[in-house]
Amino acid sequence: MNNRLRVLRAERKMSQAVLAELLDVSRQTVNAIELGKHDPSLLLAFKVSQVFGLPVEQIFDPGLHGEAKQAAE
Amino acid sequence: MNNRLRVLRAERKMSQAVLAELLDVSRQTVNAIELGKHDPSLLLAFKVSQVFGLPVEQIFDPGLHGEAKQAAE
DNA sequence: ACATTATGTCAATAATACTTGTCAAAACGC
DNA sequence: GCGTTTTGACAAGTATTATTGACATAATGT
Repeated sequence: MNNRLRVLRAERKMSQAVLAELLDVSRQTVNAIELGKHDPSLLLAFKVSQVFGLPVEQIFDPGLHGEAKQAAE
Repeated sequence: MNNRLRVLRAERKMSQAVLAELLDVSRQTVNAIELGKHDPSLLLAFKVSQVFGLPVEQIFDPGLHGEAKQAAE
């Protein structure tokens, strides 16, 4: 599961620790998700969506189509 | 986490078992999710999204503000 | 150089998603 | 009524994710 957490965080100059607080999870959890070590729960994905003000689909990409990447920006 | 699985399924006259096959999970899993016994993984949520041709946000509803978890029951 | 912040990583544990197997009741068709 | 399908439910087990605590390294600032 690819995700744009790092980019979104960088755009807002937000540390993993700060994001973790906003999401009410540990910093390690944010780190693990950002590095693709595991996927967030659906609820956490929604929280991320809220924090960045973007739909889930524009943050997480299951890569089910392989080629189809996001051209929207 | 509320969801519209039952409605979407009914609209398509699709049984839990058939949906389960499309999602590549067990029927019990579909049932449990539909009844709100637990939430799907993010990946499974994306699969559901694909099957019904709708964005995740239009199928699952976390309460959007984290305030009211399940007020309508 | 030193202190502070940010990040990556490991280990152990808790929580939950998902499984198979099974059973019973409700809904449907014949 | 009878058989089939569908659904709800339960239990026990597996797999995955979330949790904290600790430690190492890199980057930043003074």
